[in-house]
Amino acid sequence: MTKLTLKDIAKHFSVSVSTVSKSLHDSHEISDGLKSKIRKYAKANHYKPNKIAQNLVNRSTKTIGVIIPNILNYFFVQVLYGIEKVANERGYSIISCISDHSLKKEAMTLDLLSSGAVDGLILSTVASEMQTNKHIGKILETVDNQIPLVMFDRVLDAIECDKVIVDDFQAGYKATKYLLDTGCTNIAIISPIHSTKIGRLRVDGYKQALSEKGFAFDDKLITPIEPKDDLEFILSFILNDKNIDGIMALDEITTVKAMGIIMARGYHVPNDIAIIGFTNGRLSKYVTPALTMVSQHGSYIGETCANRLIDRIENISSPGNFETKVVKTSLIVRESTRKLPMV
Amino acid sequence: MTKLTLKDIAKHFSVSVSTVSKSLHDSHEISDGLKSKIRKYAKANHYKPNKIAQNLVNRSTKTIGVIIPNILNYFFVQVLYGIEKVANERGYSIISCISDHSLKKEAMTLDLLSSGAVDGLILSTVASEMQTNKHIGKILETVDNQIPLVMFDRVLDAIECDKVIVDDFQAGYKATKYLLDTGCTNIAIISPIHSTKIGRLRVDGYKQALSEKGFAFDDKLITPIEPKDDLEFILSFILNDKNIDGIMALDEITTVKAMGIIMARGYHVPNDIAIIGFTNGRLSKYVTPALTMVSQHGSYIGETCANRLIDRIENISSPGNFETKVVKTSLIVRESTRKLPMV
DNA sequence: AAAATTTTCGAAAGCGATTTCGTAAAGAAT
DNA sequence: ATTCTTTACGAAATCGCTTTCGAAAATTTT
Repeated sequence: MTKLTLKDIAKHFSVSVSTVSKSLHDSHEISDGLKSKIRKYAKANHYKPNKIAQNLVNRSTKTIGVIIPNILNYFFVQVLYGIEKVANERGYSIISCISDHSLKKEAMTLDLLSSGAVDGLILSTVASEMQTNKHIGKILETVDNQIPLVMFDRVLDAIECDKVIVDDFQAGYKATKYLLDTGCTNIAIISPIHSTKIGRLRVDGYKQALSEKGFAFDDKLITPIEPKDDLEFILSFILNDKNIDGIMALDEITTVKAMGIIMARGYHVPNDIAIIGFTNGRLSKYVTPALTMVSQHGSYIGETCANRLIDRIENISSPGNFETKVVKTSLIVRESTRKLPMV
Repeated sequence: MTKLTLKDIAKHFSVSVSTVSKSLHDSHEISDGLKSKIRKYAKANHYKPNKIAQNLVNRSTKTIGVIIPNILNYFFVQVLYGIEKVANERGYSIISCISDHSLKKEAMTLDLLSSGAVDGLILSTVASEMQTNKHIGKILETVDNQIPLVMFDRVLDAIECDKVIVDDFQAGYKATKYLLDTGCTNIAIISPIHSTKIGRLRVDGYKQALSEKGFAFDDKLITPIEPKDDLEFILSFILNDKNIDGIMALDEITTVKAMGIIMARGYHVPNDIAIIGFTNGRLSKYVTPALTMVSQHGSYIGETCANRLIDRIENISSPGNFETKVVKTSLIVRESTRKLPMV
């Protein structure tokens, strides 16, 4: 059974396709008798207009593309959730693609989506600003000016577009300050994202908090790690070298793992070592002790992205004049840190 | 800057659009000189064929639609991941929609996608087989026969299509048997999905294991819960009433919460009460004690769905002759259950 | 009854691409 | 020099739908 088209219906009633189209749109140009006959027939046979054809004439698809590095990361899932929510409210669908931390795959997806498949794009790029800069620059040039783009979290300064980013400097600052205020004096950072700008900003915030309290910054307290690294080995190194009493880990899973290892070695959390992590997901809340985390408000970020993008698409916001929205983080205090002293 | 089309290029060289199209397809019909001039120009100006127009003539979109109830559920995220993986390998994109446990939203999405926007559909329906049966039946009739459909996990018997489901009976059986084998004699079930077929199958497996060991089935040991319910209150009721020494919770978050409450009441896990949960996500592994869980192999399910669907789309598998693939679960034994006695 | 409107419908253009087919020009064959 | 092939390109149909415009037919107005 092949799909029913306007032409089929037209033939069935020996009328023209325009008559059928108008009837289904309830145009006043068509007599009530014919109109209702046609509509009844269409309904009875489950006629549905071909979206593709409609898109072609309308030059719009009412869908937005989302490209994120990883769907197994809770932060991105939350963002996706937020995007989906407002996209849906405003009549758009989303087509979501995972770049899987691969520059090549991101480029492919970008290429695919920017050719009319979607009305706009939301992107958290996998490209850090290192050697790949020219590469990504070239890639994004294909998107640039062709289709509205909103970047979030992992953004590229070189690209001019709307952006929604996390105040990572302040996040690093707040977390560090909290540890300091609760009595920590030797705070180590474990960073699985050290090559990214985000990672650097958090460390900058850390430095700022340190210097405000008169502590010297010690380079050795920052440990970049790779996915393949043995965290246990690295941690033992850190713990033996200095008398650490606080740890900041820059993603959720690393935080949870680090706490596990630390406790297994006999330290008490938070009394011996306090821990703060980034990305407030499901894990942090249910782990024991529950982790104090920096929440980036992923869902809100997603909503903001989607709203801004759709505004652009529908030309509500004036063209050009790109804005960068900075979303503040919150510190969700739980049990992996000590209490603030009463004033 | 408006998008470059074939017509634009044609005008620029004062040739016809067919010449341009053929040139870009490297047709032998066009002389090398003209061809390379046109191709160079197209590349320099970032020409990209309009996907929508191509889709219209090819009558294919190379994308598949995925509808899941909830993206904040780790199982579905894993499935999505699996789908994305093979879809990508086989040259398809996915457009993912969240029904958010709303029948209405699911129907809307179904309607949207089944009108030519995608080549095939993967669906985990939010409809249980109760009063809504007719409703969903009507909805799915629009999809039925119009577009290839694969259902997974939450499937509908009434719909004829390919399906990938979890062996929930066996899962319930295995989990119960394990608890029994490790010495439990009073096993309670907490079911947030009691109205679904899946929930019932797991309970059936539970009964089977019980009867094989000569235990009587006690209806009161099964407690359905709703999202709005106060788990603590309900649990206290269960714990006081019977001398429970084993608990099975039918989703991950409930399992984690239940364990927290039980431990807070002073019970030792697993010695006083052993716990097994369903859906092996991130939580279960990092919670203390780590939870013994039934893994449904979400990613594998996703891959299977995608492969089957694409086979259908590309007519590799013969039409009709729908298959239901049953995926076995695995019991991931961790610390919330006692060890099996040595033989 | 003639003119002016209104109603009701169809023809056709267009969205941006692909593809079949026809044909003029150039080259090869006799 | 004439016929036969290639070569190289354009015209036009098509995908399914929307929309403008034109024009009969029906109705109302004078």
